[in-house]
Amino acid sequence: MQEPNIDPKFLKPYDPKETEDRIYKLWEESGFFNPDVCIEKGVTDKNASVFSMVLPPPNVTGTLHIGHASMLTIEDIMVRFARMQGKRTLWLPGTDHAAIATQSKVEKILEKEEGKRKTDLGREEFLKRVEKFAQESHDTIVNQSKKMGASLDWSREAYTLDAKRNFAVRTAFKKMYDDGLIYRGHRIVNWDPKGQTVISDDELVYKEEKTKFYYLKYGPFIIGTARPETKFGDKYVVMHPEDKRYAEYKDGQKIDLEWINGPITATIVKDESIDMEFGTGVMTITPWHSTVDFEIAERHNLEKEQIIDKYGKLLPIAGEFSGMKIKDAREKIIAKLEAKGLVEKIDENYVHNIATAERTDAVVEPQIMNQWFINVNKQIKDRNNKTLKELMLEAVKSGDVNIIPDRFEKVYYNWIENLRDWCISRQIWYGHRIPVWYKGEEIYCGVEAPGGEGWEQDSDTLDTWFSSGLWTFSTLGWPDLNAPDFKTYHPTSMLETAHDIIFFWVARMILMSTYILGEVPFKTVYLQGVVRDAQGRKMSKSLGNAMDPLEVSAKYGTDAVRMSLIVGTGPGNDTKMSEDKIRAYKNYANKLWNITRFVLSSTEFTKYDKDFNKYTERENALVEEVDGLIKEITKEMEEYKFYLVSEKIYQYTWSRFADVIIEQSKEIFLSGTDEDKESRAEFLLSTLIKILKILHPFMPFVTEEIWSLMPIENKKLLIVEEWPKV
RNA sequence: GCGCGAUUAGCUCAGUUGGUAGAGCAACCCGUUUACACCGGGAAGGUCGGGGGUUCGAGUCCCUCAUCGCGCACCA
Repeated sequence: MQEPNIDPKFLKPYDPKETEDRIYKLWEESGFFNPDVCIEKGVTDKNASVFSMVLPPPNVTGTLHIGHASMLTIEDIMVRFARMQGKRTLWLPGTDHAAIATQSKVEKILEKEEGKRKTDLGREEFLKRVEKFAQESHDTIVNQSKKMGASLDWSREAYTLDAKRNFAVRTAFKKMYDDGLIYRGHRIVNWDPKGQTVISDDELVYKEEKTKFYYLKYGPFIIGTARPETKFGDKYVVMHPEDKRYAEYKDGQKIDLEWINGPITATIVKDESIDMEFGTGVMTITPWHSTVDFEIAERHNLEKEQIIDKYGKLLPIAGEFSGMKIKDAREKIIAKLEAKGLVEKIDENYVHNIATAERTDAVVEPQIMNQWFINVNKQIKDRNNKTLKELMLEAVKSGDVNIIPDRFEKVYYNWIENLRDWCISRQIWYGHRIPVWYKGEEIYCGVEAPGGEGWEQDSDTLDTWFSSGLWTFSTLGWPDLNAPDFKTYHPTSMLETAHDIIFFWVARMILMSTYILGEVPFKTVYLQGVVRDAQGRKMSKSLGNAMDPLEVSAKYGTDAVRMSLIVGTGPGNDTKMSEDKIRAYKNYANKLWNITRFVLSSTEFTKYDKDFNKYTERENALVEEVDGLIKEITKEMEEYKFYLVSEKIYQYTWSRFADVIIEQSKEIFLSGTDEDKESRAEFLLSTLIKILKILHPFMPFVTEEIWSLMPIENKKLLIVEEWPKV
């Protein structure tokens, strides 16, 4: 064969480094990430069906990890596929201010680098620091997303804390306030003594802890406790009404007894929530510092007393122990009780779960506080008297929201059943300020500050998930119901995210959208798994096994990283990553490169003719084979089975097209008839084109680069080429 | 306590509606004037966690047990 007259690039292995930035720039300049441009330039029909999706906004707490890379890849595949199918396709980017996460990150840096606390700077100055940090993180994240090849419409980029989103938040808050769904109340909440803020039930992380369990003499009873330091105020002793052992004691009966700091009068309370099997079947309650105790106290209208302050120290009610940290006080209290002969027994090996704060790791102390809540059990007039809980349940039960894989529907229902009112106020500085103002006894809630003198705004900010909950529509122009984007793209088609934020985010979006708009936020939820290392461990900085997506991408090429994140990864299942796997797909990119080189050099005598119809019987059979595969693949793409498609197209190109068909072609081009040669050449060219198109959503860079070197007249960029029809 | 997932080749994992078990990496043999050594050809490797059932036929469906992992609730 003569020296081929093809692009000299093909004489060297495929070089992702040289290619990727250039190709991404080409896409950006084309404007095809923006559906409006696609319509303007005539590659998308104005009335085409819509595919819309918001990017789960990454937290501006640093850089993207491999999990984000996996998210970007899966979503980019969905988007590129939809775009190639001719759909009006919008993928909307943004970042999340992540309130408490970002604030605590900056606090840590401030402490480490300057030895200062946020109070040393003051609210305004500290917020400037946070904003600077957030901006830097944002820039890194955007840059990383582009490196991953994400075809996001950057012209529509949003931030959960920018002015537009803040307006949406205030509007939503006001609506909920007016409907009585948002209320302020003294209720038991999760207090993080380290972060000095309240957190929601979902921000708790339970950890097993081995501790001592004390059996104490409480008058005629033996009570068990792991937390003697909360017992100072215990003046109610509770038992089950049907417990025969304690039948002689009547509800409301008073008993004088000797306790930690002297004689007290205790009151008998009978309550059915008591587990007769546990311990002695008798307990004293501390309503201020225990959710269950609080609920008992509410039922029986009992007094509640605070024992522990906001810093985890004992209050004057503890007498001589006042001012001590609870951990230090515990042993000393027990020593005193022992001296008084009130300790019956100590179990040394008691295991219980302690609640810690997700962000600060501190042991959470339940406290009764005045906070803002969303009532999930109040009937809503405008929504057929349904409650938020019911709305959330119905959205999924009705099939309006379809969760993939469907086993997560059960998890979702289970969460809703156990859902309590959502505490939305936070005592942190970074976030959306609560749009409520006070003047003496007066209270005002509004989208804008009230007129007149002397009004002071609530100092608390909102849980970050409040603004995230609005994300599908706050990004599309809402509260303006006539905003073109809102009308065109909502409800969104797809929400793709990791399964660990199904409650935090997915559920809250359904809550907000069904309540505020009366429609679901998205039609399909695709939940992906966690990315793990080759040993199956969760990737984390502390384990030192975190894989930097940019680092491996620089080493093996982004396309290889993308493929390795997709192949063999079904929805909801965790992904295991190893460099070996990535290397395999780097080789694949190069294989594709060399296939192209062979096809182009051996078909120079012909021209690609998309209407070619003079295939011999042999090529007709091959066309039928490949079209059958494409049919299968297209169906699987529509079912989001990317793990199957990627594997199949890989197998076909390498084992079938390269190893068999190309090998066979050498003989045909050497000694076949002109008819044979033409038929084969057309087959090779047209099939390579099909392969490039199918592969494009998975490996966008190498396919677009090869596409640019193909001898096709009047071609568009591959990103907006049509998906092969069979 | 309630629920979910996993268990397939040495390792990491696929296997869509039940129809002769697949890939990557590793290991073995052969091959470089060949589109590609980031390669090709060949061979090897699995009683699909155990047991039971349904079926003409089960990795796949049902029951049960075991081990590992996860979620939720409780935790006086």
